[in-house]
Amino acid sequence: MQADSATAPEFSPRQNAVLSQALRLLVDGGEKALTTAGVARAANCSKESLYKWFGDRDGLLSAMIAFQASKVRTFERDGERLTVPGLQDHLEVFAKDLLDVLSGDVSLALNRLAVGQASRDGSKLGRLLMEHGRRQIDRRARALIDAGRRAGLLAFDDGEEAYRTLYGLIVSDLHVRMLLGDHPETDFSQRAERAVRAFLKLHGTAKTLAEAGLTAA
Amino acid sequence: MQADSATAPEFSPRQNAVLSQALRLLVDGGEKALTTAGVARAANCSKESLYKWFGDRDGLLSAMIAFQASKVRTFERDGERLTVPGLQDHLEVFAKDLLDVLSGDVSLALNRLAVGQASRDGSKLGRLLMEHGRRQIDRRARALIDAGRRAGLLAFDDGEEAYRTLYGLIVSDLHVRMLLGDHPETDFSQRAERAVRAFLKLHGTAKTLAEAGLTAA
DNA sequence: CTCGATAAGTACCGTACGGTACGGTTCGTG
DNA sequence: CACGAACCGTACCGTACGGTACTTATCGAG
Repeated sequence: MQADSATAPEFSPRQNAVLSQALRLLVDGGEKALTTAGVARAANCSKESLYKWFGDRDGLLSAMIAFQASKVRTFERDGERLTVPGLQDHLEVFAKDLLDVLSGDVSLALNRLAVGQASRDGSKLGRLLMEHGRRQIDRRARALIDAGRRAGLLAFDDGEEAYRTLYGLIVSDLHVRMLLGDHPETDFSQRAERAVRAFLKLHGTAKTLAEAGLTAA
Repeated sequence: MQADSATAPEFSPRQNAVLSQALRLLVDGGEKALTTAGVARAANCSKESLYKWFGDRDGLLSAMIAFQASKVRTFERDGERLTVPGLQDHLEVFAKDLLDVLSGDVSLALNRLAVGQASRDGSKLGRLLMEHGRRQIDRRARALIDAGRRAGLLAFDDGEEAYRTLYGLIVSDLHVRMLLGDHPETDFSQRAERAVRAFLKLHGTAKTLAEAGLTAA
C-alpha cells in the first residue's frame, strides 16, 4: 500500500510561506477571516498568484491541510525489547502526544474548517484531514500495541478495535468539546496516565497486570 | 422533569414551524444553504418577521438549537432494584441511544454549525449546544452509574470521570469522524455491547464481573 | 364598517467575497 | 543589454447575503 500515488504536494518555499501565513490567518480569525484577499495581503503576494498556484479557494484549503500534515511528522519507535514499564511509558507518551496534537491551535482550526465544509463539498476536506493528519499517529500507536501483543504484554483479537478503545479512553469527548470552543482541563499527563492504566487493565496480560500493579486496583 | 433555570424559550407554534423548516434547510444543505431569504421562502414567512422574532441571524441559530433540544427529551429511568443483567442492559440501551443521537442528521448539522462558528462568536453556539443538547443525556447516564455504585455493582471514585470513560468507550472518535463527513459502521448495537463490556470490566465489582462472565475474558 | 395590529411579499441597500484582468517590477538567462 | 517569465499590487466584475423599508392583505375588537 504505497501511500503517495496521486499526491506529490511538495510546494515551493515561497508557497510554503504563503500557506503558513494562511494557516495563521485561519487560526487567528477562523474561516471567515480566511479570504483570498486576506491571504494575499498577509503573505505579500497577489491573488493572481494564489489562483495560479492553488487553482481556487478549495485548492488553497487542501494545500493548507497537506502543508500542515507535512510538518507533523511523528517518529516511529521500534526495535528495543518491550518491557511492561516500557510499554506503559510509550503508551503514555503517545497519549500525551495525541492530546497535544488534537488540542493544537492549527489542528483545531483545520478541523473546524473541514467540519464546516463537510456538508458542502462531499467531505473532501474531511477525508483529506483524516487521511493526512491521522494516518501517521495512528500507525505509530498501532505499531506500538502490536509490538505489545507480540511481546506477550497485551491481549486482543482485533488490533484496530483495541486501538479505537485506547483512543476513546484517551480522548473521550475532549476533541469535540474543544472543536465547539470549550477549553477544558489542561492536565494532559494525568489524563494520559489514567487512560493508559485503563487500557492495560482491559488488554494487558496477566504478566502486565501484575507488573503494573493493576491486579487489585 | 422541568428543564428549569433561565431559559424559557417556548416559541409560538408558527415560530416552531419556521424553526423546523430552518433545521430542514440546514440538514439538507449545510450552513451555506441557511440564508435568511431561504428560511423565509421555505417557511412562507417574511424576512421582516424573522428579524422581529429572532433578532438577527445568530438569534435564529440559537433558537434552532433551543428548539431542537426541546424536542429531544430523554426519559429518566429509576426506582427498580438494579441487577447485573439489568445494569448491563440499561447501559447498552444508553450507549445505543447516545450513538443514535450523535449520528442523527439534525444533531450532526447543528454540531457542524456550532463548530463552524466556534472561532467567531466566542463559542456561544457551542456552549448552547453542550448545555442544551448534552445535559439531559449526561444526567441520565450519571444517574444510572451512580445507581450502579449504590447497588454495589460498580466501583469508582469520581463519577464524572467514570462517565467520561464510558463515553469514550462508546463513542471513541466516531463523533468527530461523522462531523467530518465520514459514514463509518452502522452496527451501533455491537459497538454498544462491546463498550459496556469494557466499562464493566473496568468499573464492575467482583460480583458484577462474575455474573457478567467477564472474569476470564 | 372601521381601526389597528400582525405579517406576507417584494424591492432595495451596503457590503464583502471569489475570481479575473491589467499595468508595472523584479530577476534569471542568453 | 535585451528578452521573457514570474509575480506584485490594484482595480474591477458579478453575485450573494444580511438587514431594512415599504406596500398590501388578513383578521379580530369595538
